[in-house]
Amino acid sequence: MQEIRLTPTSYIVLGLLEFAGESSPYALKQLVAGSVGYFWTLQHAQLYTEPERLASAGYVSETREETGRRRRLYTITDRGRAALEEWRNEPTGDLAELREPAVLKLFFGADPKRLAIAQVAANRARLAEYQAIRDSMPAEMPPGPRQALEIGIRVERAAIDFWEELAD
Amino acid sequence: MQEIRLTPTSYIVLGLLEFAGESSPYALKQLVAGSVGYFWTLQHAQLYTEPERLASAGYVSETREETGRRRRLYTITDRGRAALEEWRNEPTGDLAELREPAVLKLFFGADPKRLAIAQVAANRARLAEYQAIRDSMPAEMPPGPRQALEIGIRVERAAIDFWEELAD
DNA sequence: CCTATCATGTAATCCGTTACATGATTAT
DNA sequence: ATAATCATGTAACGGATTACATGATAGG
Repeated sequence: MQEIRLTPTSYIVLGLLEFAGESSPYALKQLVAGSVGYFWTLQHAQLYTEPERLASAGYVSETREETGRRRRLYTITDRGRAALEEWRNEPTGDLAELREPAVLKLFFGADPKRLAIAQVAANRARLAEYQAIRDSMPAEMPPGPRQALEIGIRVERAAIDFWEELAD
Repeated sequence: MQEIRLTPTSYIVLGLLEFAGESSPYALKQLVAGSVGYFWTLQHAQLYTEPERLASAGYVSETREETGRRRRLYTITDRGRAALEEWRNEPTGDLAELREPAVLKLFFGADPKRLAIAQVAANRARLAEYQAIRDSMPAEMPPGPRQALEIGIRVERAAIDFWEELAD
């Protein structure tokens, strides 16, 4: 049994396995794309390596299909559930950094107008996506995803305001 | 002469070297802390390895102090200046992802109230820092840093609004 | 003087990205 | 049938973080 460090990627995998039950890496890929993916994407390769890593430390268990492609299938274990629960219950004061490429350029003297035009377009497109997702969310969905979406929308709006003003 | 890929880290180093002239890694560390650091921090070790990497591809040149500690000193070259300029002139439609740890927890079902309390506090503290930096910025400063700060402030406000509402 | 803290750097590890590959399905 | 795309994985690489270390300087 290995000791591993749990990263955000780990919790995404654990969270999805808890929600969806036994899943293959490819199924996880689909799940990410349709959920957390709107604010936290993962490379598909990570959805093969990360469950493997989690399995090596007992947070998930692995079986293989007997027939056909013999896909690997992962299930969250009690240990995994406990780790997820602990993480979830620990409120964090951590803050992500902005790390916006366009802001870096702005900082180092890029032409604000040209930048702003591209950024307004990109942010508007993303805002539209978010709103589309929100409007198509089934009502019986748990509240977390909707709330996460909501802060995304707020931040997008703030960004659009900023870049629009900058363009003048 | 190596071929290397230029990352955001590379442009931060190049941008600071252009601004400040010949600098040691430690001086770069101080520069980052007092400038871009408010929205994009770097590990101090990167300020030793990254200039090295840039030197291997001719974007910066390296000398050493003759006396005392024999620190390494880096200067941006014409090639470096050109790369920086090209990057700066290329408007980007790239958007950073939110990747906020607290939002991930929210997404996966953490208690919104408890999370919100911690997040409001953290975001308020950061907002205060931003405002302090802004208010102490010398007037003759180039506009980029001030504008970058401004979007940071907007985003913080949006986040605070969101978490405050969530706490009710 | 002694001890924190600042200054300066190197080395190892590891996660995440990129590249490579090939087996199934679907569409035309 | 054949091409295109989806599904499924492995391997290599590299940048970023973490850990380790030691020399200078300042405060008590």
